[in-house]
Amino acid sequence: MMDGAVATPTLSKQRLRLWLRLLRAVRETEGALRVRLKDHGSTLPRFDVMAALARRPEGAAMGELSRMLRVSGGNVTALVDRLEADGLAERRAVPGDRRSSLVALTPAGADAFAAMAEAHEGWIDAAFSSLDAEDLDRMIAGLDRAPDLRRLEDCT
Amino acid sequence: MMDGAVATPTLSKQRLRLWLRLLRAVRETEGALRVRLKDHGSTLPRFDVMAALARRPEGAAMGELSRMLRVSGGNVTALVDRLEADGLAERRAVPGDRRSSLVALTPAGADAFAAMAEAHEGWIDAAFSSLDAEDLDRMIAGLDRAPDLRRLEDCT
DNA sequence: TCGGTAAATTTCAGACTTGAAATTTCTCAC
DNA sequence: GTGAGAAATTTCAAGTCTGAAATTTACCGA
Repeated sequence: MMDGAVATPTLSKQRLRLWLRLLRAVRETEGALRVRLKDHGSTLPRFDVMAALARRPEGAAMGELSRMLRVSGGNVTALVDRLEADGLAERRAVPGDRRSSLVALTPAGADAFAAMAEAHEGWIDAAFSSLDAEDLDRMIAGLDRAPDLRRLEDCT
Repeated sequence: MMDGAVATPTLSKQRLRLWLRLLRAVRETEGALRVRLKDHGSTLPRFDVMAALARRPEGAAMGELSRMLRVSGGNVTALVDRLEADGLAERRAVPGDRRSSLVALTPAGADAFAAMAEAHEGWIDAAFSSLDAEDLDRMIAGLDRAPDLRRLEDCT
């Protein structure tokens, strides 16, 4: 090992490197989105909830939102509380089941989301403008296979 | 458009799709890491701070940590406070400058981190085991070019 | 030396987040 | 019907996070 060759990093080190890159990319992008959403009077978590609701015009149950957004139920309660206080979303009673309610955007919420969503798409397009169609396809394909959480189950 | 052809998504839509995949991948991985770190009596933010400190045996200033971890200064203060309360890190006075202090792992902190870091590498290796060397190289290369935050500067 | 400005950190309010416990309601076997 | 258990949500404590204001100390030109 005293020659000048550059050692090939082990697969394991390379996977760790990818993980750190993923973390950096997401944190930087989130930071950029946060400052821009603030100009629209919103935040990233609120935008995420509104995006989920926009895909469910008929309304979504709290548990459904929790699964869609991959955040805890207690968190969804607080986020919807605040959106409701701002008149952007509302809880509607479900006829057959008094345990749950359907959350839906109000007309004001739908309008606010439409404006943000359009701007958001432009921001993402700009942030990832250095990636072409082939880059995108390959990275999306990779992220569809990883992380594989089942492989983690029998780790220490 | 009434034929059976599948429309090629626009580049812009494909970039949005990648962003959503990145977000999902990072959130799922973080969730898996969180539950495992709990068995070591730690959390993700604390692990991140300790990892940064482990790369600076001579100690790191608070502002330096803030930049390394890409989190706000106020946050670093709170995290280091808690690590210090647990005896895992300590603030050391800087001879020439009474404004700042150097934060370093204690021996106990270094030991605790070493154990966690070894397990952590195994978890990441497992989570991304479905990606081979070529996948990793391409994805890392892509993430080295994106996001490009300068491109965002003149967006609305 | 004396100000003024810059730098490093802390403090603070408010929002976000989790996981566990508590609450309410539903379902279904008996 | 009734009681056990499941399901949906809320509540709560503790930790994480940001951005702005406050504090302390350093530097530097007049």
